[in-house]
Amino acid sequence: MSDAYDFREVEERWQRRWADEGTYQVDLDDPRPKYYVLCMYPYPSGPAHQGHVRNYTFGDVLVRYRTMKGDAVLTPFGFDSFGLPAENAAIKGGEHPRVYTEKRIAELKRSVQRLGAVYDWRRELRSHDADYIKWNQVIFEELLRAGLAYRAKAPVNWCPGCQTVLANEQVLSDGTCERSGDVVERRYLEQWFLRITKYADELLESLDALDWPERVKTMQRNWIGRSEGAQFRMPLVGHEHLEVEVFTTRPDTGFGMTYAVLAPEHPLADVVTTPEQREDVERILEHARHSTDLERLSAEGALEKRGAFTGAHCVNPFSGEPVPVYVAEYVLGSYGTGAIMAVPAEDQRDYDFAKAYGLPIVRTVEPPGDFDGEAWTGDGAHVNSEWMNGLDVDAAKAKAIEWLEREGIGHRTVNYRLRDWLISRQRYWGCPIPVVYCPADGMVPVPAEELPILLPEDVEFRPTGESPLRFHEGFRRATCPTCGGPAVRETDTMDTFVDSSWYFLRFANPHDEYAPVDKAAARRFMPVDRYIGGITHAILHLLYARFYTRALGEVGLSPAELREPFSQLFCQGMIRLGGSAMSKSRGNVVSPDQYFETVGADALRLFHLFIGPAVEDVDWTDQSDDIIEGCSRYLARVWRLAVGEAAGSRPVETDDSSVGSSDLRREVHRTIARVSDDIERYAFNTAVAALMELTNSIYKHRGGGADPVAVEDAIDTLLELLAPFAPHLAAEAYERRTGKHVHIQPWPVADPALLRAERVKMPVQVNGKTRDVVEVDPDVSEEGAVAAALASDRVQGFLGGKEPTRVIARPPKIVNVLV
RNA sequence: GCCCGGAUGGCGGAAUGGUAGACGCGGCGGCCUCAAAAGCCGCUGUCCGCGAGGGCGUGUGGGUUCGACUCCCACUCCGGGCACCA
Repeated sequence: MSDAYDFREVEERWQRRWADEGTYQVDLDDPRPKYYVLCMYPYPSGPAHQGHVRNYTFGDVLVRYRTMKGDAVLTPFGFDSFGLPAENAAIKGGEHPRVYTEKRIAELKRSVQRLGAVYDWRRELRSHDADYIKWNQVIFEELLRAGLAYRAKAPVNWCPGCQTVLANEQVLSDGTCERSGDVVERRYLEQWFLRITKYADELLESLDALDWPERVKTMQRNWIGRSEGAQFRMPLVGHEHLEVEVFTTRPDTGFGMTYAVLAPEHPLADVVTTPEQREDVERILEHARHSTDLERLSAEGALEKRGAFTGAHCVNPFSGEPVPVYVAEYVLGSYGTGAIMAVPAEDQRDYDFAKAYGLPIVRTVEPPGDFDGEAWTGDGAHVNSEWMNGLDVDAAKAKAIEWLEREGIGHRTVNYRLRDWLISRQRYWGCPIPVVYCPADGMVPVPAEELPILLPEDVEFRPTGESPLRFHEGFRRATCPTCGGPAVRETDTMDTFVDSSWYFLRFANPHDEYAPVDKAAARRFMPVDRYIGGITHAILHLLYARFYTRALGEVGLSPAELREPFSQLFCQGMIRLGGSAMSKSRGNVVSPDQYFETVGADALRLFHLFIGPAVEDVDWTDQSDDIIEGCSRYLARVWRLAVGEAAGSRPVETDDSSVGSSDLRREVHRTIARVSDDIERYAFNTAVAALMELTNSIYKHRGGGADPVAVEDAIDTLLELLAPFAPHLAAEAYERRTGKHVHIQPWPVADPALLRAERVKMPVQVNGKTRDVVEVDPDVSEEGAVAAALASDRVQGFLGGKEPTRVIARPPKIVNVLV
């Protein structure tokens, strides 16, 4: 009964027991209310780092808490096991990506288990497993059938370092690859796309109702980038049948259009250019071919708006006047119609360009009198606009659109910044795209019964990073499912974000043999109630997953009514060391393993929970080891209290009259309320603080001769409350004391009657400064509070015999006496 | 440039408009011990004061309020996101 706490032995034993007893396994027919807690499944990069520890500890607290609350908690785990690092390792002369990846998975799994985070391992899934590949391919083919997947030639982002194309989302704002840091090039290639733009509006609008961090929702809104405006056509002077169509958000400024601009990739750019201008224009087109949007729009583009006059004119339909048509890099072929009406007076980019090329500037919106800037984009009365004169911007917009529609040259329209998702990757270690190309039948999907198309194992990795699939004849050579003739297999693989876009649905029944998603199981467990992960996935993964959930519903592969996969999202802060995020690639990791050896998993968990608010970033400092030490000390203190030498044998019930026992009981119930509330709010740091306070208090009461029954009850409740945070120690101590398994006990409920103190300390202020504290009944009346305040000698001293001019009483919180 | 966060002791941090600094780290002191470790107990924002006590104090300047870390306005610094999307 008095032995020291042997965390190594205890942690291992309880981990085995939770697994053996299936404490955290739930099934479809579980009668309890469902609750789905999910941490973003990790890329397996080896043993867990502190970021993982933090993530899984938070998730585990919720899993254990909700389980004690009586829910059937779905707590699955898996591995996002396709991806470039494994392939890069192979290229550098390492192992085959499969061997490499599976070793890293084993390492990560081991440290996750040592942490004592509990998962239903029966549900484990890995993206690179044949089963997952098969369903990934089945989904792809359904999307293809439904027109949600398609193949198109497009200007794409090519990363020379990764030897593959990238999604727009994977290119940083400085035009480099988020993974390799290489400058991304523009290439025109046939690629596979998923039609995410079909859902642009819904993805935008349903953000409002989600319980997600506001900044994540803002980032998604920005990314989708909805803008309302108008589209209209302008005849080209001297070209009978040619028109240029433009998109604008400011149709009201039409009279101020003094020129028009075509994107360099606009099909008309070449057509309308006059022989005299050809050389100038060709230079622009040539330059644009070699740069990405980002290059064109950022760095150099800011200095000079590279452009050229085409020699052509179009007619401004508002004024009826011809205006020159330019080609310029600041207009993108991929947004809107790839052509704009330029209004220098009301658009800064147009203004800069007009200045540089000596083009006229005509105001159509009167800026405020004190405006000393260049282009005015705010509201104001219209001028130089004939039938719009005097109207404000909104009214003029409405009138302009009405006019365009009446004239039959244009209409109201909505544009999005969001583009379709480019999913093909010219790499090996990913899910093969299941189609073949037949000289006779063209592109043909592989029949479902032939899936999965697996990656060949016997491949050679080239130092250039080129996909070995392209050189693997056995893989490339295929038979056309339609005509039976020879065909060539697609060698592109899918973006790994495809894998992570539906794994949470698969978890509902990960071994279903009939469909990628078991709809009945998905109806039971989806949506995810608490999704926990890093802010780094704010746009990419979370947007794709929202899209995929809808797309799967549309093609009948998941419940159609399920639109949003993650009801609540929590983004935990990251761990920094030396100013930057702790990561394996930076080589600044502090491994959790050493702490499993020296202080145990519970102490390390407690550190991450206690160190600060869960949403905030944490700096790993010289002090961190001291704090971990402190957490370990705290746990030892609880252990001694619960099962150590000083722990009393269980006393017989007595009446509840001993000194202080009532105070202790009240404190226990206040702690129950605080801890429960704090867990719901992810305020784990204050929850732990509350447990420490209660622990200190129990020590004091026991030393002060409080009723042993109250003390022992308090200790039991303390262990119940501690169970989600330090699950091993709490389980062991609780079992020794009560013979019961704490993790399947009901979560304690605070008694409202005990939440109110018998007497409360009420500060008394004189002129707003606290001068004394008096004890009052919590239900004290205003008169009673004032009387108690004025009865204070100290208060009287400050009054100096004078009558208060005013007394503000907010019983039992405060009394403020004014003189 | 625009949009979000944030700034509190030596340090991490706590505070529905009501005693600022809970809890912990570090530090100081005491008990225990032959001694140390561990543990237990106490003190620890700052200035003045022997003390009782008092002044000052939540990035800066203003405001609202009986009362402001908290609300409002302006600013400084730090962090993050977006940044020619027409």
